[in-house]
Amino acid sequence: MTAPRRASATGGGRPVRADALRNRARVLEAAEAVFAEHGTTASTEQVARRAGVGVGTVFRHFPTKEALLEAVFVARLDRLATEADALMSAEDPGAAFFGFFARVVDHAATKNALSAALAEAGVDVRASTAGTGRELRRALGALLGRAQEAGAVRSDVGLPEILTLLVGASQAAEHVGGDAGVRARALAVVFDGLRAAPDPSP
Amino acid sequence: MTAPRRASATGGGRPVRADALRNRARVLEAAEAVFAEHGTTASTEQVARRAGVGVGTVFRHFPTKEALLEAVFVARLDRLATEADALMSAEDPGAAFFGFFARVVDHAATKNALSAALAEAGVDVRASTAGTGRELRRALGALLGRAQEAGAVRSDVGLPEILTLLVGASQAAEHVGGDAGVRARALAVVFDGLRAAPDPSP
DNA sequence: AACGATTCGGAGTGATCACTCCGAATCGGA
DNA sequence: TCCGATTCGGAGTGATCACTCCGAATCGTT
Repeated sequence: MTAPRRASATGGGRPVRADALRNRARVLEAAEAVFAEHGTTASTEQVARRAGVGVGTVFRHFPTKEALLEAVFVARLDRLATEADALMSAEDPGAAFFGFFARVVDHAATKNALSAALAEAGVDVRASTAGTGRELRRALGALLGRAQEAGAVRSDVGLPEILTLLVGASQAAEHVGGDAGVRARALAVVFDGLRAAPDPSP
Repeated sequence: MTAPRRASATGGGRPVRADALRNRARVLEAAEAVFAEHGTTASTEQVARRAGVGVGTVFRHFPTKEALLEAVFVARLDRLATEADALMSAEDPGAAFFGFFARVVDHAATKNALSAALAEAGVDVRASTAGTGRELRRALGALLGRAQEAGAVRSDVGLPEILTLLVGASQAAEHVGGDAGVRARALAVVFDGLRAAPDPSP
């Protein structure tokens, strides 16, 4: 899930130096902070400065800005997936599901690149199995299933619909952002829709 | 709503040349097409080429790329406002409101910069009165009010919440995009939430 | 301690972009 | 038709960005 201890998959690779590992972690942390604060258009040099490192070091570990962005996205989504997994043992499946949903949206309102990461994860839904955010989709799907079994969420929506709603809510929170009250009321509308009976009128 | 016939507000300005007016319109049209196709990161030169015009001409009419973007946004939002106004005379206020909402989202799924324009319009909600998208907010508010009077939309949501939902739905449609069925079902959830009773359980 | 391998740092490179400037082309009133 | 005013066109400018390259610094092993 984190950094490789040996370079090649052949097994006979050389051990990675300690400073290299440390710097890789620093760069990743700095990249998360910088992209959260200034958006994905922030320059690689900004990331390097924040990490206390030269640009060459950044590109050594992440050969492309796109690769760096993807690493940041994966880290965030995996962290969210871990949170979702922790909620699987909660008493109230409905509260667990809706609470997680709301938490993601709240985070998106303050962290700049989160909705982009979610969007990328959402895109992969249509494509196929693998790709960024697979863990999050699995964990969210489990939360959803449990909530549906408990009757807290209507049974005629699937994971793709939930992901679309989550991406939309997160992006709205990130770009409209400002008023937390408005955001909460808009989210309540979506939640009511998710609790509603499977469509009374065509 | 469109181009000024005279340059200054003093009233004694000189008339604008015909070719200047024609080129301004061409540039705006080209900008709309290019930004819809390639997003707001498309270069000014691309716009100029599409308009069959030099870059100098683009900058003559829109002194900044931001100004050009804003002009495109205003044009789109005003067009949407006109559509909304036309729906004010529809028989079924609920169908008019939901139909307009769905139409905006559908457009956002194919046109690239629309959700950005909507987001900018939504941002102004918190700020104050004037700004981009004022007309759209007025028209959408009227549609909403009529739908609420008819009992088609719950009475405890206001225009800010509706705008937030519209921005979120549009951005989700633009960025997740792909599957129209998923999009329709996710939108149906939001609509059910808007029809729901004003919150049965806290 | 000493040495070879690995990693670091950051000036340098080439590409791109928004924007400027001015001679050439065009317009429209006389 | 003629002429002054206005607009056009697009090469040029400066800034910024992703990415490269290589001498210097650091690591880990013997």
